[in-house]
Amino acid sequence: MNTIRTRFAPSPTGFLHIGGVRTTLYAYLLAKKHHGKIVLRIEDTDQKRTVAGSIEQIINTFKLLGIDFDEGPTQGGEYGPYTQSERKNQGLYQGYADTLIQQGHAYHCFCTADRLETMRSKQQAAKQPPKYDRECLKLSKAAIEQKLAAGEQHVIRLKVPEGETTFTDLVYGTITTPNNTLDDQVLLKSDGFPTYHLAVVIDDHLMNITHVIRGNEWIPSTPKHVILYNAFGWDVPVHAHLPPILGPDGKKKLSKRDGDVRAEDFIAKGYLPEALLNFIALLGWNPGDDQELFDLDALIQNFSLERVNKSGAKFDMTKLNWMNNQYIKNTDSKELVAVLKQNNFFDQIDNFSEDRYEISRVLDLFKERMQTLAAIGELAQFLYTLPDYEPSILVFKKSTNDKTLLALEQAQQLITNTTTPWIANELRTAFDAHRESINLTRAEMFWPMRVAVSGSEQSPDVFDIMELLGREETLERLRISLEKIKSL
RNA sequence: GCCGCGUUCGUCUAGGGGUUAGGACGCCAGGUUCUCAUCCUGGUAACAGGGGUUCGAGUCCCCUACGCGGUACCA
Repeated sequence: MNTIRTRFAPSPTGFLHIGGVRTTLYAYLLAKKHHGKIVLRIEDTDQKRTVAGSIEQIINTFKLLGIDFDEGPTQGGEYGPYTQSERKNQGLYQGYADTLIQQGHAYHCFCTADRLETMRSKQQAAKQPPKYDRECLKLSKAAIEQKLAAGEQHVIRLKVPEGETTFTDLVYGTITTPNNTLDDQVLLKSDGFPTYHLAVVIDDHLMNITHVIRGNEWIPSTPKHVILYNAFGWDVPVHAHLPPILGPDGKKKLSKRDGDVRAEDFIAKGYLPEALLNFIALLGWNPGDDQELFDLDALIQNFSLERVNKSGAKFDMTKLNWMNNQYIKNTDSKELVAVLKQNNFFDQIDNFSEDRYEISRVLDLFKERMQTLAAIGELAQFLYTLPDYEPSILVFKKSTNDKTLLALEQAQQLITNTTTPWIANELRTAFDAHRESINLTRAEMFWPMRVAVSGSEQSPDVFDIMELLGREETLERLRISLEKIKSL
C-alpha cells in the first residue's frame, strides 16, 4: 500500500489564515490516520507578493496550534528543498518546461503585455471568453531560435490539447471540462520563475504527494494540472477540494475585514488550540454521528475526506465560544494555569500576585464560566482588589436593611469565633445551621455575605470565595461591608 | 459575458426514494440555586422555486432564482 503523503503549500504573503488552518488540519488528519506524512512547502514563486518574515510567522503559528509537519523548510526531509524559490535556483522548473517544449506540450510565447491586453479586451467586447490566441504558436522554429538568441523576453505556455479532461475529486465528485474552455496557461514566467500551475504539479509529483487538499477556488485550474501530469506521463494524485469558510454575511469568504482570521489571534484571545481545531474540523466535516467534541487523536481516528461537505460554512463565533468553554471546563486547572501564564492572561489583573492564592484553585472557581482564557481577568479581579461597590447591592431584593445588617454582623461573629476548618463545605454547613437558628433565609444571609466578599452581585459561591480569600481577608471584607450597610 | 461549483432550522449539520425530517450552538420556558455561570427538562425553527421520473421524492433528472468561485507572466 502506498504511504499517504499530503502537504500544505502556502504562499508567504502574510499571516496564517483560519481557512489555511482547516486545509492543513484535514491534510494532517488524513496523513496521520494512515500513518503517512504531511509536508510544508513554501510557494514563493511570486516575488512581488512575498512578504518578509511570513514564513516564520506561519511556522510559528502551526507550532502554537500543535500541528507538526514531518517535512518542511525548517526540519528538512528527503524531498527538499521545500521552498520553491530554492528549487527554482536549481534550474528545476526550467528543465521540466524545456522537456515539455521538446515533446510538443508547451511553446515559447513572446507576446507583450500590451498585446495580450488588447487581445483580451477585444475578446471581451465580442463576448468571447478571454483566451490566448496562440499567435506565437505560428512562429517557425528558426524564428523562435532567433528571438531566443536575441534575448527577447518570453514565457513558456502550456499547449492545451484537444478533447476534454476529467478528474475525480474526493469531495466534489467527477468533474469533466472541455479543453477548449481552457487557456494556454503560462507555465514559466519571463523572470524564470514557474507559475503556480507548473510548480505545483512538478513539486507534488517529485515530493510523492498522494493527496492534494486545497481550497475549491482551485477546481477550475485542476484540469490544466491534470493535462500537465499527463504530458509528463505522471500519475495524477487524488484531489480533494474544500469548500470555503464564510464570513459573517454567509456569502463571501472569511476575510481580514471580518476581524478574526489570523489563527494566531485566536490563541492570543484565549482559545485553546484543541478547541479551535475541533471547531474548525467541524466546519465542513462531520463524523456521521452525533459526536461533536474531538481531541486531536479522536479527530485523527474519525476523519475521512469522504465526509467533507461541498458547500461553504459560516464561521460561527458563538459556537466556538461554547466549544472553547467545554474544553476549558474539561482541562485540568493546573494545565490551564500554565497556558494562562504562557499567554500572560494574568497580567490583566490589577494587583495580581501569583502566590497570594493557590492559583489553580482560582481557576477551579472560574473555569466553568470562561468562554475564553482572557476572561480570567475580569472574573478573578475581585479576589485581588475588592471593587468599590454600591452599599445598596448588599441587600437581597426580597430582604431588608435590618436583616442584611444582622446577617453581616452574625457572619462576622461566627467567623471570629468558629473553630470550623476553613474549607468551603465545612463553612457552608456551619453557616447554614447558624442562619437557620437566627431565622434568616439562605438568600437573606448568603447574598449579603457573597456581595461582601466579592463586591459584586454576580460571583461564584460565597463559601468557595471565602475559602480562597482566607479568614483574615474575609473578615476585612465583612468589616467594609458593615461600614457600607451602616451608611445606608 | 463565458465556464465551473453550491443551496436542509438564524448557524454548524444528519439524511442518499417511504422519516412525526434527527443532533448541536443560539434563543425561549421551567427545574436546581444566595446571584451569575454550570447542570437537567421541555419548546421554537428548515428541505430556495418550478417542472418532471416514480405508487411514493430533502433524497433521482431538467429548468429558474440566488450565492460563491474561476476567467493573470497572483496564488
